[in-house]
Amino acid sequence: MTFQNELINWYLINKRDLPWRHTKDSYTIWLSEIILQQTRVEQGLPYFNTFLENFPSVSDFASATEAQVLNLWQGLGYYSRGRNMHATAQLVVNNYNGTFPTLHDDLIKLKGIGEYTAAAISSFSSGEARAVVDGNVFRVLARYFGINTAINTPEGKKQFFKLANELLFREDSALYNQAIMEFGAIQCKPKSPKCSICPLNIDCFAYRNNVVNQLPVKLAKAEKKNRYFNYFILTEGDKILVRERKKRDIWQHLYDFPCIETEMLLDGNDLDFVESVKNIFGNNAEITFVSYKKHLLTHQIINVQFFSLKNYIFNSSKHEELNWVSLNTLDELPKPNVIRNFIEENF
DNA sequence: AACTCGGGGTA
DNA sequence: TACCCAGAGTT
Repeated sequence: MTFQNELINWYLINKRDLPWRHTKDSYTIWLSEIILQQTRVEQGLPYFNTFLENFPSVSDFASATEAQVLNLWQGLGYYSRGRNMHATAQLVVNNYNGTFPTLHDDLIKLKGIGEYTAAAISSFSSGEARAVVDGNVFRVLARYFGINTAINTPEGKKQFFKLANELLFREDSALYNQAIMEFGAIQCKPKSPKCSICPLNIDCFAYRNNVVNQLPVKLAKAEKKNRYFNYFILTEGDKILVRERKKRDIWQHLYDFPCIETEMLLDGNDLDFVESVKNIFGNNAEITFVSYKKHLLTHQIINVQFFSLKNYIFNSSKHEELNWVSLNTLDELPKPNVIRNFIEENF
């Protein structure tokens, strides 16, 4: 049997029942595909349901504010996905009369939609013959065909993309694309793949040559950098001082607290640190250490310290990114998880 | 072509 | 701890 037929047979028996597989509506499929970028199905599923419930159509999505969208996106990470979705929803309403595109060449022009997502939406919604190449596909092809070109290089991407499109089962691209991704996700897994019970193991290069755990090849990435965020908790009655993150950095357009970033981990008594705090919050400011948290991201290690501040003097007109909000309002603002957890534990 | 963008599951 | 996840945008 061919590689393609083996995959499809395996899929028809072993597939999970996932809501976005019951529709050909390109808007619904778009929602699922953006949410699932670099995100496990189990993690994205509740977000998919929430978004579909809040925004049943693309015009509902377009009518929302960006803050509403980011609020629903809280905790899912890669927040530019939410912002790009909002912009794309508005563009679809304005330029496509509210009908979400289904063709690859239209989709690829939209914000947040790259080669993978354009192939996925077009094949799932209109049956267009475009092969998806995601992390699952890289792994399945590298192992089965014994390809040791690094997948995170331009040559690797080109080679895998070419092979994927040659292999595509054009009579039903949607079925084949679903099959190869599902196979990678639950059978040909990154760690502990179920090779001994795999229906494709007879012709699998990696299995026959005992190199399953050496494929796919990926070039080492840059070392994680440590960063040190020192947050200050200022309260005034039932108000608290928050900062909107406007710069191009992590958590753009989310909210946290006034912050001094330092080059290393400092304690609240460090002289230079106290000096810079008093420069902003007045000479009488009293700094009290509250808690420390190590927050791990893919490319950074954020060392977060929280300090409470008393006897401060603060001129808000000098800091337009800082604003007093009530605790109720704070609940409704989109925040990174480390901030949300701190509020949960302290307020 | 290299960096940057989160958060969580897995072994 | 290290790796990976239905990748995309920027420089």
